[in-house]
Amino acid sequence: MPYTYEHPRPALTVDCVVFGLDDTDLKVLLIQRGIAPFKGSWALPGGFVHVDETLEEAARRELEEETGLRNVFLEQLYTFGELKRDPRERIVSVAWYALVNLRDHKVQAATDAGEAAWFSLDDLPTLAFDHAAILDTAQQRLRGKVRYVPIGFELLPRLFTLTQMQRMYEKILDRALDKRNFRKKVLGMGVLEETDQVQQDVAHRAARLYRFNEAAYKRMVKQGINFEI
Amino acid sequence: MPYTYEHPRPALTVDCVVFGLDDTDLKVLLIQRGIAPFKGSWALPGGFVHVDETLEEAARRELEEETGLRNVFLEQLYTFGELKRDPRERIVSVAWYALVNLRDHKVQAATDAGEAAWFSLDDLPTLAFDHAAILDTAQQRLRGKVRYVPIGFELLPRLFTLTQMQRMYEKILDRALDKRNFRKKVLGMGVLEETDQVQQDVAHRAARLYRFNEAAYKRMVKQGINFEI
DNA sequence: TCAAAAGTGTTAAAAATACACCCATGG
DNA sequence: CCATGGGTGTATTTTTAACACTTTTGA
Repeated sequence: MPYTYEHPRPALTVDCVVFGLDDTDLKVLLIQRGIAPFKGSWALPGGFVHVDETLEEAARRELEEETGLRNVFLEQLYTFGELKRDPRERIVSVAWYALVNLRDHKVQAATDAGEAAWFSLDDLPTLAFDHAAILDTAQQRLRGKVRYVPIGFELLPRLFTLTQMQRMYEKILDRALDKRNFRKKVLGMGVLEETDQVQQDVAHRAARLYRFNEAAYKRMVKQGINFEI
Repeated sequence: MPYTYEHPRPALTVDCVVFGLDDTDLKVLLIQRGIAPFKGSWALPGGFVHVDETLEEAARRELEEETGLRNVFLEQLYTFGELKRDPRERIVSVAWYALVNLRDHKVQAATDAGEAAWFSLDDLPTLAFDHAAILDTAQQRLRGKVRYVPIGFELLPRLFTLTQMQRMYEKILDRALDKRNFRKKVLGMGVLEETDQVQQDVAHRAARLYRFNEAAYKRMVKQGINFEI
């Protein structure tokens, strides 16, 4: 079933940088390649774009096929088009990044990819293709974006403590934040909704749980207010 | 000379949003399409990516072929991949935006495109394909970016007055800025170099000319300082 | 001498930062 | 009763915002 065109065409793929947060670290989801090139190496989940699906559909499909993840926050990152980024042939890849929280989303070992696993960002294996550059771009994007859009809530569970939230910002921005100032600021923004629930099963005073109030945030944005940490 | 692949492939194009600044307005460069579809309509300059050139090379080549522009500031914007964005077939387009100043860069009528012309952003014709959406994305990006990177100097002549610079920011951000505060702020950043030249041929007191000191800016960035208006 | 834009300082309000102790809870 | 993290307030500094008049120049 060959397809013929008048001019040669680059192949088009999508690749996904999936960030996840657990109690200790910011992590990225990688799959171990089952086929050449780079067989056995770790790589970003991704694959070829079908001609009848949008780029986002392709990214979501590959993500589900290779890692079992679905319904995640997903945003386009950048398109990588260097000539030799794939040794087989000319491939242009539209990269995406996703944010998930590690508790809600269990990753199931992939079917056509060898294995999927989370890696801490400061303990990464060597990556296939130009995936190290893609990951680096995604990290910079996340760092930039988290400062003025409340994007990070995607990484937290639905109910979270202020300390969890602070730790998330510290991981992403890679610097320490002052506890009192952080609380003053985020509570002052009016997008956090206090619940009457508290942490369970902790060996110290249980912290209050909050949830992100998206409606309040949308109202704020409409009024031109901006969210900054 | 047909090219055959196992699976059907989307075609890949680049499109460029070229912003220019003159004394009165922020403008965008459009070309009038000489062929169907949308023959006679105005569109962004762009075209197919060759298999042996990078995406940026493709964008620069198309820009020169269709508008005569070269050596401009160019950055990737976003990749548009909706299914029906082109009525002919599935085409994915990597969009770029460029910044030029209208005095230095004379636009010559294109060869294979009908005609190239500058349009004020608030007086645009109907655009072909999804180019209105692309332009809109570019405008938002410019607005966001100009606030924390000294990107706007690409729009100004090499030597410029503070009033010209202020007007540029006002056009991009679409709001008035206070003259005294603006000057205090931009001079305080230490990236403007005062020259001993002044405006020529003006019917009032001539303003001092400044130039952007890129070396000083790079030094600042290395030290982690950020540029904000 | 007039029109047009250049140039310049101060004050008040708001936001960011630095900083340390008591509290509640489970083990 | 103690270890652990939860929770809170104030003073200082820095940044932002508001605001109006004098100067220079060419026509």
